[in-house]
Amino acid sequence: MKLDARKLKILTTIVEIYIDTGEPVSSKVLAQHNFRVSPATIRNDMAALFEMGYLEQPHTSAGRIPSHLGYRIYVDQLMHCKPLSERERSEIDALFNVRDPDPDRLLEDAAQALADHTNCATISTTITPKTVLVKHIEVVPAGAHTVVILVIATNGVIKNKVCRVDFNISSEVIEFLNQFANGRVSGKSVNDISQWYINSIAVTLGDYSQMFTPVLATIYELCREINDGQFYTSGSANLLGYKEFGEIARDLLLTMGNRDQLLGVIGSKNESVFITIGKENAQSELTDTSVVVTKYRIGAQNSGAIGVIGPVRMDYAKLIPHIEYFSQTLGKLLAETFEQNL
Amino acid sequence: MKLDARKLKILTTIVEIYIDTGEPVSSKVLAQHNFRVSPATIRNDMAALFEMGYLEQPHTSAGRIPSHLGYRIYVDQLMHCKPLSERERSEIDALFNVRDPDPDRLLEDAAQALADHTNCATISTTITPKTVLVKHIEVVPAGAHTVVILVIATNGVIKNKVCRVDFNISSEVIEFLNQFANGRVSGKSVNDISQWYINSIAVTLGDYSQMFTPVLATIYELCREINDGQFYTSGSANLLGYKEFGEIARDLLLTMGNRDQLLGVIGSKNESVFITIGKENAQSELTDTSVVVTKYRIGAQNSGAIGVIGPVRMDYAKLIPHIEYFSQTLGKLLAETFEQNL
DNA sequence: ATTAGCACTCTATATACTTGAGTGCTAATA
DNA sequence: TATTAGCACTCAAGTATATAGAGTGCTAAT
Repeated sequence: MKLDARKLKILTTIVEIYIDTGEPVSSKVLAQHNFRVSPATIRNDMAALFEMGYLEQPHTSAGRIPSHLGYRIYVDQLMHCKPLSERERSEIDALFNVRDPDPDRLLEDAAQALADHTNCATISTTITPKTVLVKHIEVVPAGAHTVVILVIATNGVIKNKVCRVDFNISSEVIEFLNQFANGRVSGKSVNDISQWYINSIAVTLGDYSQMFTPVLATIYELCREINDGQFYTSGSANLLGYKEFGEIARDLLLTMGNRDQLLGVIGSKNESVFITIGKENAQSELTDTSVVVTKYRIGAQNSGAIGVIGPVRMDYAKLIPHIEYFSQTLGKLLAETFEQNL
Repeated sequence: MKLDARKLKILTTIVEIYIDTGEPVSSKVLAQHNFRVSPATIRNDMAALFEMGYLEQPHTSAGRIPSHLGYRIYVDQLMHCKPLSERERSEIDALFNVRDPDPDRLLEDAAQALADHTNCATISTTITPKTVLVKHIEVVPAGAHTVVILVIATNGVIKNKVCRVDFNISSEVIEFLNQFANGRVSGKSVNDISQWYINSIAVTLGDYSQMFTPVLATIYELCREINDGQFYTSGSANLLGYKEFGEIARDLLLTMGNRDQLLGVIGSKNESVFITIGKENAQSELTDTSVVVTKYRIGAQNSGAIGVIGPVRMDYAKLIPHIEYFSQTLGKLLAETFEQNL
């Protein structure tokens, strides 16, 4: 059995109507969509598409709905992406048009805006490539026995942490710590700042090594955190709006709260837009959802990912241009702010 | 009609059984809970309690459930709080037993842990009293045209922000900015750092005022953010587990995502534990939920609030000691770390 | 004041019946 | 050979009815 043009058009139309209405599509409804043939003919084609596994039937006397495989064909071969309207584009631009973009906040805002635009749940992360370096460390006195340590990385991420110390906080000690920390740690890849490396520089402090241990430990922790990346989710509650999630909504929301699981979802694929549909998902909680992920880039490097989780019946043709534009804008913005300053 | 001892015991028992099972309680079931009287007698009392508005009846041939007023009497007069078990207590202690508590993280962790412990949704905030001062400001060079500004407040909150500038970043300029910022801003209440105040110190810079405007603006923004306080929610998905929320679950989750609305919920009351039950809530979205809020203190000052949102049928007797302990622990911990360093 | 007894009410469940949407197949048609 | 009209068949969803059982409210007896 060959997939002739009409069968493909029928499949396309079924997918699009079903995405729109959520109701099984009947031969009669299809016949009204400028096919020049009768419902009976369409039924024959539908039966063929069913045979081939592209359609499913909720029950004998219902219309047909796309199988996950059907969506796959649609997404890979049949779909025409709907380009963003000028208005949508400028809405997104306006959103990111802030004076001093803070990468953390930007990422969080992006997750939220994308959730609003797509009515799905979103995830955004930074991935920290080996080429992200510690740019600067600053030790700031904050109390009689507390200092705040600030680490700035070349990908624009900035983190601080409080550290309690035993020594007397004189300006000489602070000066020394700043010199020492920047001398030994700045310029290195955040990924290289291992426990082992910290120990190795601690010993060079001789008698003072004990005293400064908490400071070095805090620097280590900050580098780890930067290396582990940021992670935001947004719009989980949107998923409650889809009737297909009635029963499993709770599991889904719990999954959305589980960072480790979601990191697995964002995964390691490298296409510019990576789509997993329903059963294609490895995680059993997500076999009724589709996931669309893009990596965004700062300059030439993969820098992070932004993804959407929603019902299998999601509007791929609209969503994909959206997420691509978000991803591009995000990458461009971060690059503008930070790359020039490396 | 008087509320004699037996009626009170009946009300108490109904509330407790209903909290436990979620099913209307019948006279027969009650009779098995060591009342020495027959179901008929209990029925008479139940009818009286119903007259007085403490009980409701889902339909004629069902048992009784507590009215919101019934819960109120229970909470105010009848309930015996269940003290925390040694195990629960040490679990919570362990959770907060971290080396260098970062107030932000602590608050977030507390919200999450409380959500896990109570199986409800939680909110935690900082309230910034007028007595919170800017303790220290540090301007750190971060690139050819970017500086990072770090503000440390006396309540332990630390915030940083990137700021793009036009001038050449020499060590002299940085030195000057640090001196200037700390001279004019440190020691002031974060609440007093208004747009107006920033303008007033900017003019004292004369010709340089234009140049340093972004820096001052960023300091202003950071102070505003500290003054506005932190805000975390956790465990919204827990609410999906309660059958009474079937229909309205979605609205509820959306409310949980609305910061402004929740700030209203946390409200301004001043008791150590403040409870609103069902219809007592001003917000119409929450008339089927109960809210339990405590303020925690750093030393003598109110410093923030931590609250629980759950079904009206929540286990108040267990929950209240929990939230109190959380609140105390949080306050003590934050006080330990920071008050000594004022 | 308490209680046994009993009629009454209302929900929940099961069963059967009806309707209509939609298919699958067959035989006729172009 | 591809298309189509016609029609029997299937199944979900809605409606009506009967039944069982939980629980109450009331009355009269203790």
